[in-house]
Amino acid sequence: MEGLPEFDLTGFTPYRAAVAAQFLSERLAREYRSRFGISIPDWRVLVHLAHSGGASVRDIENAVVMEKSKVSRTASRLESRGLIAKRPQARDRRLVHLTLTEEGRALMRELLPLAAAFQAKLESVLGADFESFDRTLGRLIEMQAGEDPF
Amino acid sequence: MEGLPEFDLTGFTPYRAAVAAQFLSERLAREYRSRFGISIPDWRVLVHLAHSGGASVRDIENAVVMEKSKVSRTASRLESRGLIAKRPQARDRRLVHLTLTEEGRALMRELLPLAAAFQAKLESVLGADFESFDRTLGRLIEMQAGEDPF
DNA sequence: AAAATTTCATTGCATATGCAACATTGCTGT
DNA sequence: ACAGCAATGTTGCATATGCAATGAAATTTT
Repeated sequence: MEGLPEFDLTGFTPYRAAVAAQFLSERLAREYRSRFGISIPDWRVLVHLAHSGGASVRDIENAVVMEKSKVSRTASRLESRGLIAKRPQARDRRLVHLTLTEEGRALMRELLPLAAAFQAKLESVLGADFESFDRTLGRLIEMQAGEDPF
Repeated sequence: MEGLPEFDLTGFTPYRAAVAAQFLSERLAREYRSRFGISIPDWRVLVHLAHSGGASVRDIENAVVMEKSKVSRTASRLESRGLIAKRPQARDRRLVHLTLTEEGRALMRELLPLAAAFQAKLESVLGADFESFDRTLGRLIEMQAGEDPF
């Protein structure tokens, strides 16, 4: 009647990774969404700007793994909220240079310690497993960019 | 001028997990999207039905971590494609019993081996890291349901 | 230097998503 | 048995998303 191979989604690594990642993201996003009205795309763009000091849409697309249209719209939203500034660039006028405003920096001075604390807590909870977990994540991320064994 | 804490998204575990999970999902989804027109929500519902033999929307919502409206719409789509059947239940007429059609089972006889091969390949590529990686995923998944240390 | 090609960012559009209503049915307690 | 409450699935609606097309500017080719 059945004739189907036995297969349990619960043990399937892509599924497990998706659920685990969703848990981590949502757990964190809950904080900065409810307290600061910041979504995950917002967060990624803001962090990259905090880290780099300034970047183009394309830079961010490459750095934080987001579609360029998503970056573009996120940037517009953040600009209209006064958190970042968009400035056409003199040298190459196709580029739009994005930077945090002072208000944006003030926000990040609150957000970044929160994220650092989350990371520390996570590492402490995972304990001995963390190092290997993190290393494996790194291997998977590299596969995305470089050679893909599948 | 800056006065911002140093923070690199690239080393942030929630971000890394999201990118790694996205890679795995997309890598796999590429196959069954292009070859069978199946999305990830489709896939999750189909797998659960293949595994359980039949389930309600609520069952699936709980089993595969999807919003019930998403499950509902996915089920409608799959029904209109002839891959699953929706049947009101006699005992509790709020429930809708979902099962694979013969066509759906035929599809799963192709898809499931493909997924099993992907899993095997992944385990082989990750080698010694796999066990610890999988265990850590399990710990994170449990946190979602049970006690949350954050 | 003109034309063709490439790069960058934005926008239009169709679809997907999450959340909150909603209608229906079942269950609980009195 | 009946009123109130809970559970189930669907739908409406506002927003988010991905992809392709576009416009504008730079680069490369001839």
